[in-house]
Amino acid sequence: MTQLRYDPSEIEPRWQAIWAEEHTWEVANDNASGRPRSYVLEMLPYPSGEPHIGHLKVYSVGDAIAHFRRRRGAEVLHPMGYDAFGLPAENNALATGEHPRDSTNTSIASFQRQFRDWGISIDWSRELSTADPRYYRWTQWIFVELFKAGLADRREAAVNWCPHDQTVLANEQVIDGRCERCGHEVEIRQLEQWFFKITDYAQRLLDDLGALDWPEHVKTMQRNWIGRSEGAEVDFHQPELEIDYPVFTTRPDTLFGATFFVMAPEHPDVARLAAGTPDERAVHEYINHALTASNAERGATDKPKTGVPLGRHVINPVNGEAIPMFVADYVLMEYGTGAIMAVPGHDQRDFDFAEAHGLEIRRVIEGDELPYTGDGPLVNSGDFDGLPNREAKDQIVSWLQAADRGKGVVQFRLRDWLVSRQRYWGCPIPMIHCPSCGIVPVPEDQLPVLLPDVEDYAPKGRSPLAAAEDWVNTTCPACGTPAKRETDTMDTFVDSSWYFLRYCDARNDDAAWDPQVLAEWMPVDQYIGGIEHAILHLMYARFFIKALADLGHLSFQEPFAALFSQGMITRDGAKMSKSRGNVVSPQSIVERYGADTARSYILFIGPADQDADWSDDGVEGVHRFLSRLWRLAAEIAETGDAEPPPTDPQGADLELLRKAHWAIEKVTHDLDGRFAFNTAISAVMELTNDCYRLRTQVAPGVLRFALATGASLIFPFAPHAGADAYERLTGARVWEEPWPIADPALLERETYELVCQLNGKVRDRLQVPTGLGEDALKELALAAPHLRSHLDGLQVTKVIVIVGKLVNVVAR
RNA sequence: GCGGGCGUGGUGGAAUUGGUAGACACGCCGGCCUUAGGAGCCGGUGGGCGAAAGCCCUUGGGGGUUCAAGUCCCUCCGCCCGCACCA
Repeated sequence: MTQLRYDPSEIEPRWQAIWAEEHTWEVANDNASGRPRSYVLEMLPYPSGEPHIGHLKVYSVGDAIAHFRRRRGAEVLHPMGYDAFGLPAENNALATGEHPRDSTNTSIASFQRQFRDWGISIDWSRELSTADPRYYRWTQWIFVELFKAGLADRREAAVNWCPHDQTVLANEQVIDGRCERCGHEVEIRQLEQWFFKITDYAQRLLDDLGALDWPEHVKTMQRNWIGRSEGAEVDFHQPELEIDYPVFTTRPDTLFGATFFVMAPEHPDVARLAAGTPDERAVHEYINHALTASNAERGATDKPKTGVPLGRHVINPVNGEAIPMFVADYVLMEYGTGAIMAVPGHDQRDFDFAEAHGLEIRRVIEGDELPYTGDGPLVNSGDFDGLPNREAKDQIVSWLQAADRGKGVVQFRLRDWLVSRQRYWGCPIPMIHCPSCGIVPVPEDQLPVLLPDVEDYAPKGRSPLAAAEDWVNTTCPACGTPAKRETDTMDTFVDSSWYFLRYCDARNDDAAWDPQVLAEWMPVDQYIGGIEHAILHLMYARFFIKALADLGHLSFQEPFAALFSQGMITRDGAKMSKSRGNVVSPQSIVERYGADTARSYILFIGPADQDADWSDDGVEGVHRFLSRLWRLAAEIAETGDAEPPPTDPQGADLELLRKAHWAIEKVTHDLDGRFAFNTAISAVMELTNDCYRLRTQVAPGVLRFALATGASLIFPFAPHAGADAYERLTGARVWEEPWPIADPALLERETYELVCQLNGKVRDRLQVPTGLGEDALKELALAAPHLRSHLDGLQVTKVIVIVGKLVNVVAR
């Protein structure tokens, strides 16, 4: 026997060189091939240091899908780029003085090298980096487009401020009151900042989720984040100040149960209201305390409900009652109107506050013990008494509307997207502040506004760009007088909200894209990424597409038709991290076993959408399998025996041919929309095992066919080994071969095992010919020896026959 | 608290439409080959009783529907994720 050793370190670079030299994975926009198009995309990587195991997983999944679709006849766009702006590179610059551009380029080079080492089938001709002026020129163009459309504006608002990173953050980037990036507690500051009006799209972002082929939990997370609630705005009149204070409520049916009124400590009128009342001093003290309390402290829901009286009253519009006003920190300024009507009888929070402060608790809906939040008929509600509360909602809103004291409204939890950052390494906001003209966009022909070099990256609460005086000082494009550039940079989520468009037309220097070209590829047919972007990136990108479509730049409404969300790879049950010391680097696995093993193992470990724990022993198993497949294929190829399989196979020949066709069917089904990579790989393992088991009993042509089929089927997961084994066996390039199709005749068996049950328990198994009908099967089962021995003394009452599966005899 | 997911051998997992539970792989045990094996090939491996044939038990616990339940329903327990004073 020849001494053939599976050596990925020899095989893999050889095939990678061919793919690179021949530009195998590049696709053109002219659609000369006439094939159906498919856009397969993994989320844009942030290049920091080396790729980690999560990158290996996402590209192993994406590449398997891309290869499968190509061989099923599609022209597949599968590009790559880098989300190259961002804080880590800048923080590194602070520590080392190395320019973020240089450290980022080092990281990009490492990512490029490893993606090639992994053999990912990428169209490198469309590669992009968001920090490249040729790219961010168009990011700036989009910003200006949104500005012109009134969808980008600069305004003062209470915003999240990270004292560590010295910058503001979007709501989505604050997790449990802490900065998503550095984990420091976030403060609330009143600042003038740039916003994108994503709230204008709240309803559409919600409505259009329905048609997306996305995991249900991701859609649910977006729905929760958008947070639509229907209710009413009701005006409560304050007689001394003669001001109407609107409140938002989802329960207008409980309006008669409002026994007090609460304002958020941040409400701008609180100080005015308290002025001159005996409570003024207490109110000031309370506000000071509430506003200086940390987020975490204030956000705790289990703490007692604090608050103080404002010394004033408002009038309940439905019954004219004067109810006392309070300031309390359980009311949030950022939701609704910053003030609420409190209905302690039917709201747990208002109930807690009323109990703590000895306030009246009134029942207005019949039902269980108070606080009662269920449904029921109204009581103590004037003319509305007796009405079921759900009906009363509409009627009370109508009454308010007629009386001009309120109206039905819809509230969203979604806030506008805060996009300015007081940091260096980001896309400059292309705006100019002119003393006479105000805010003026940089004209399109002057884009890009290049990011200047600076000496000092240290954040000082204002952008480091402000120090670049030559850059900051400019002239107003409108009036020509001296003016200053905007010094904030954009949130890096802006960069990644449109990169998938640029891939389609990546080398276009005249426009961000040609809408015609985009229409050919977009939307992305299969998007793949981690659950951590369920809200942030996926919501922002959806907003961008809708806004750009409204501006006439796009002809579609959603960026990602289908989404696959891959699970995390853990080790010893915990997320891999340097501090835990449980990191498995993809590079070390690739060096030791080869890329094919690394990729196949990560898909074999379990369902790709679930978290999975890394096991060093498991890698060995997959490596053993690839080695077995390749080795037998290489051995058989060396025999030079190339006779075709027999036309009328029998015995072992038939058995192995059947197994091969079974594997084709299984892998195809598992890949076709099911993403069941683990079971697909196990099917090829079974085929390989049978090749070994039957190799001395089958005709050479049959073994050759079975092995070539295995090589062909494993190719999407282990492209180098698959291509190598296939070429040795057939002389052909596997990626140029169509995906195999199972022969239906070989999927059917002549006999099968009929399970014979008595009262649901398996008592016998019979080999029966395929095609027997119910009556024949019933007879065979009743005659089955082991079943019969259990039938003594029993009366058969019923026989259930499932043709092709089993017979269940029911007897008492 | 609300919403979602999950719970199967010693381990990762399979079971696609209610129809043979445990595919495939790891680990372990045995055999072959070998000067040698951390290589390779072949076989065994859910638990209990049994010499064997075989029988009984088994998908987190309990209950139900059904000829038949890992799968459907109810209930309890445990773990994970998201949201969380959103009026």
